[in-house]
Amino acid sequence: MKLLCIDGNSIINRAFYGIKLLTTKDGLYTNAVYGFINIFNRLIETEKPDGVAVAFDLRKPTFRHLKYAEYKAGRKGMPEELRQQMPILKEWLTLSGYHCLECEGYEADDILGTLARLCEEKGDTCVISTGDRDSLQLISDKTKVVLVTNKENINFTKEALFEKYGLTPEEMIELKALMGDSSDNIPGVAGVGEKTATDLITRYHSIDYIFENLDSLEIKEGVRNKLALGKDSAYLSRELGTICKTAPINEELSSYKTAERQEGDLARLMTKLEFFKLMEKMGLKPDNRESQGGNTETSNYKIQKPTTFDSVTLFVEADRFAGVVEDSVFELSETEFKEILENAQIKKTLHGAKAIWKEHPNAENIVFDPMLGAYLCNPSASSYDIDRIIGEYCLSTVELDDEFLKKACLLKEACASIKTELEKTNQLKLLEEIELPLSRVLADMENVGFKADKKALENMSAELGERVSLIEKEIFSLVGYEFNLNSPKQLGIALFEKLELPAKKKTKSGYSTNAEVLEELKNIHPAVALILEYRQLAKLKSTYTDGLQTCIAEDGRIHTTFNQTEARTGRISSLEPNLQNIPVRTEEGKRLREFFVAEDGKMLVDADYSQIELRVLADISGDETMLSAFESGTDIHTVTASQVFGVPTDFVTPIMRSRAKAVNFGIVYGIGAFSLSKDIGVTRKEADSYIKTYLSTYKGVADYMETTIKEAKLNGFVSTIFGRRRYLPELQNSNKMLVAFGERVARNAPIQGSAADIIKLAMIKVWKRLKTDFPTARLILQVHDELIVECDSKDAEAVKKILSSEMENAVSLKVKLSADANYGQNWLEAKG
DNA sequence: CACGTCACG
DNA sequence: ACGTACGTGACGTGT
Repeated sequence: MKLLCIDGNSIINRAFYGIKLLTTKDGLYTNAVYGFINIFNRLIETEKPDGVAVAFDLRKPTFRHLKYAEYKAGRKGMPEELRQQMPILKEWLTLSGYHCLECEGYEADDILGTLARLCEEKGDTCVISTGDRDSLQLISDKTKVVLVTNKENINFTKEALFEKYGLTPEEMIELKALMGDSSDNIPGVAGVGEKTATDLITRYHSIDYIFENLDSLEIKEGVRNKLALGKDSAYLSRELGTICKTAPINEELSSYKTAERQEGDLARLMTKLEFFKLMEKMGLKPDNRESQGGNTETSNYKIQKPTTFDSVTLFVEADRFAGVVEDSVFELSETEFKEILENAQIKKTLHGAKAIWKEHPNAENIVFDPMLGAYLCNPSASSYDIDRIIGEYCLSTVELDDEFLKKACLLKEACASIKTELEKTNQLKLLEEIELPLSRVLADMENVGFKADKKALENMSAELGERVSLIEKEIFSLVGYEFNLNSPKQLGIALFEKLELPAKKKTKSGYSTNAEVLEELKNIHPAVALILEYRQLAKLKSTYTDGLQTCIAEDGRIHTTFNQTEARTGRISSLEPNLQNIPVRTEEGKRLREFFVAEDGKMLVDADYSQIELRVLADISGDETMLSAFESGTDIHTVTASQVFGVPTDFVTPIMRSRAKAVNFGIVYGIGAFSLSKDIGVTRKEADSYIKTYLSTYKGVADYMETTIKEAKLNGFVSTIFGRRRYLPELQNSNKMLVAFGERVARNAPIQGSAADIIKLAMIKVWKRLKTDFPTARLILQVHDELIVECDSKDAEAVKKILSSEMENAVSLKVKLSADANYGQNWLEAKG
């Protein structure tokens, strides 16, 4: 048989330090276990062992080191974040059918050594896997060592070892006796390092030989003296460095054969750890029953169609349709499915109602969507697909042979528990009055789409292509050679090695070449400005003029998809293509907006909220100064400038206003003096004084920030004016950086999230109003604080009024909301 | 698939 | 000494 022996401590250590700290929603640390499982699965896949033994250290000083415990004193204890993960890892291994070994008085190494010896004696194959080079001494004809990192496995057989170091496994011990090992506090011989030690052992093979013949060896006097002085230390080091092969463990190797994994418990453990991607790879489905309170009773369903019902959970998968009513489940034809959808008397629950609405615009009375419900329960989850939701929220089991019908029943049960959770967190209203009606609106918007001028895009693509290749040639001639300009790596080499420009910043993988860095180098070398221009044009071409063309459908329109369950703040996002990041900040980019047009005889009406986030801040903080600033109708940045710089509003210069604007933004994002100073180009000290003045002017804001963080730490979440929550496990972390991040999020999420709630409400109102007053007018796009409607040209003026008034009156805050509206033939014009 | 970069609010 | 403002999505490179 083939036995895989793993040094559990060594590998989990590597995983822990190699992967950033991860926590679950409840603040449970998981990074080391996660990394370990990845490494472990990779090993199992390549080695395909019959049995696995994972060895762990016990914390007491070990036998090998007992009498030299002082050498171990320098070794640091395990950090708390890692210690907590050890029992979890052991549980995972056991449930997976593998064997964990620990042995009082012995280290993991010794257990590996013992297993390797046993394999040799019984003629079995042994693979040792660890992150430490220490174990290389255990290599033999029957035993290989796989050195593991977070990225790769390196195989060491006897031959590979000799090739790399020119030494046999036994000689590795002799080597260590001379050179020592600082990480293990093995002293070696003072003054003898890797080079000398390798040379000596290559020539003489053992320290016994060296010390027996010390006087006659051909070595430098200095080395001979050091050796003479370090003789005792060398023998001690050899003893310390020799892995023991007689740990008292079960010697029956067949007992380490892999057992069957315990699917249920393993799935529950991994669900608790939120390892959803890993579970999928391992063929496991999420399951949260135990951690929801141990209720694992079985629910019984009859396969039968009730004659009448006023409420049903519908489930669709691969052309099969099912309904669940109370304790009955039944299959439907597509026609029946449609009939039920369109029957206004029957309340429907559906996962992913938006997609259903897109296909069935006449569907009525959809009252619940577990996808949206689960999103509100925890907007930070990484997916809300049916399996995840069932795994996370379904408390009981269902016994039905038909997997499809069974899933429909499980979904229904999950819905009940999601609804309970929403009631408990006061978010049911948010679902019923905002998210669910909104998904109806979004379905329409996706169906309608935004008309795009394909010809114009083609022309601009061609134009950009020519300009880009001209600039490219110019850059190459300035730099002196050709390379791939789109590669930050190659560009970094060109700028900072070939041209020897001063490198300001570094990224993980090399020099930073972003716009901010290049901007500073613009005046040093003429190529830099050209690179900036190249970047701008190449971006426009690849992402926009080329990218958008491929998204234009048969009807000449671009149909984006709105993701309603992605953003943790409650915003919606837009994808394939993303219509929420169409250029506007540069003249060159703005040209694109002319290509988003109204149909012939129609008009685009565009309205955007003015300073909605700051108005929300004024409302939730209740800050009198800020409220009256908005009340006065004066431009808020000018007012802020006047307060911060202590001058009357009439004396505020454009520079003062723009700095004040940056401060306003910064406050919303959870500002720091460093970033503000970088942003507006003043000293840190100055930036710091702006912030201080700001917070003493807007005392209510300062108070709000403080209480919000306090509450967030106490409750574990923050919420918007409509009660939308965001959980912040970061705040419980021991990593200061992460806590600081959590605090910034705590300050920002209620503001960004409340603004998102408000525009969602406005969308629903606008959609309903247009439906009755101007049925040919269609809402087609939302860009966070902006809405776009396409309507008959003759209705533009009226629609403009509806749009701005519905937006301004969507909610009533302590401060008035203001929305500016305009219309035009294309998006650029319509923005006014 | 991760990273760097850059487009938007 | 380190890193440094919130939230997204798309593209190209390179492992």
